[in-house]
Amino acid sequence: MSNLDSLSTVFEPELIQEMATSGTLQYFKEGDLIMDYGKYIRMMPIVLKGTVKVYKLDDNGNEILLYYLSDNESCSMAYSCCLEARKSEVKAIAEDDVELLAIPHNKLDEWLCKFPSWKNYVMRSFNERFIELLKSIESIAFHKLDERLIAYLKEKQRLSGSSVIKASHSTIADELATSRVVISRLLKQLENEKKIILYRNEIKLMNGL
Amino acid sequence: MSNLDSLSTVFEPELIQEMATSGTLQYFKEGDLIMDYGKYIRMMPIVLKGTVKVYKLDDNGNEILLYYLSDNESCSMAYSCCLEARKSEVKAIAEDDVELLAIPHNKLDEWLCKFPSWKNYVMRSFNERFIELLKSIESIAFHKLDERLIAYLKEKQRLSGSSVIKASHSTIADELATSRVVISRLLKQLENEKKIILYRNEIKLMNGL
DNA sequence: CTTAAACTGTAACTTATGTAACACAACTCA
DNA sequence: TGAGTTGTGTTACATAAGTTACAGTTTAAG
Repeated sequence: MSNLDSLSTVFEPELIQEMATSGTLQYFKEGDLIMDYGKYIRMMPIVLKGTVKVYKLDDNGNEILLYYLSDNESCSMAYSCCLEARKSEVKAIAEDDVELLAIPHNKLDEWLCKFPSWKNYVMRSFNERFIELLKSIESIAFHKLDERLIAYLKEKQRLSGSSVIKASHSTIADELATSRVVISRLLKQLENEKKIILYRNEIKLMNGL
Repeated sequence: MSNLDSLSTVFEPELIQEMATSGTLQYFKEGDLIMDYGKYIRMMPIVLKGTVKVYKLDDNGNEILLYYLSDNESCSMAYSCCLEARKSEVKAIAEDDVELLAIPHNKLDEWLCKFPSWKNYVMRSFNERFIELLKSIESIAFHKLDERLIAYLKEKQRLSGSSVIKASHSTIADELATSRVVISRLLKQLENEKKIILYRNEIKLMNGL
């Protein structure tokens, strides 16, 4: 399982060995639904390649993007759901082609005491997710949409490594929980300020952004 | 340490014994600052009596209320901060008189493998905090201020057990991260709808709310 | 090629929220 | 008692964001 090489910086060899035998590699294509609201979670996923988008739904059917998971990251909400066999509060979608390692729930507990690196990893994951959620709250509560939009574009740039963002205005609107018209308006404004250039399904970020 | 009685429903006797010897009881008065931004966290607190308000600060000095901690609850962010000796991202204030048990950071790890009830408690705490944060996000992202205000009042009612909320308009405004005028306006509206009655520093919730 | 669907631009309008200013009442404390 | 502080009510206005509507363009599908 050479795919697990990237984990060797995080975990000790014996744990990686165990992961290889008890974990399952799963592959998803861009846009695939990895996890949905209300489903029971029996595995904890570790993202090996690609990027996963994690969403939250509210009672009225509104969705908002919570955060992204990428290399060697993992969703701690999955973890705690697993342990208590609870249903998922979130939805996960493959942003691009994704490879992930699914750890069966019974191992989570076992490894916690057996492998210090696992315990540290789990705790660090919890913390990272907390910080991401706090960032979300900060962003939504204190920043206006134009700032949030810029932050969103930059984050996309960081994750994809490209200055050309491939997305329609309406998908962006969905992820920021607003309407298409508003996004179009703000994007046009950014274009007028020479910070971006708009194409169909593509946004090119300029240096000034 | 009879104060720890309430924990007996959660933890096994041996663990409570250990808590009694290695933990420290701390007392705070209404309004006291329990934890501040940027401070190092060396203890993990378990709330025995009273209610603790947990806030988040952003770069521009804005604050927002994240959630409340009450009986037997604990702040998982403190936990993960402890383990990595990181600085606090949040501020905690005593909503009323508070008694809490502070667990030294070196025990957290030790107990994790030693006491299953401790591990379960920690995991459940993580999960509860996640859910609270998700609720915050949902509230801020999808609900208008009037709905959030009503939810806020009801939460206060639930925590205090009283239909009379003691708070000034400006403290409410602070906790919902808005301005006093806006809160006064909305409260007056609720009063006109006969859902509440306003007094100085007091709001009486009616049944219709 | 034709038709439908998806994407984008833009205008006109509504509403929620933020802000500034001021009056007055109620407390508090010297 | 009187001065200062804090809390509340209210007006008037500015702005961000949501909504509806529609036109034009590009892409996809048959």
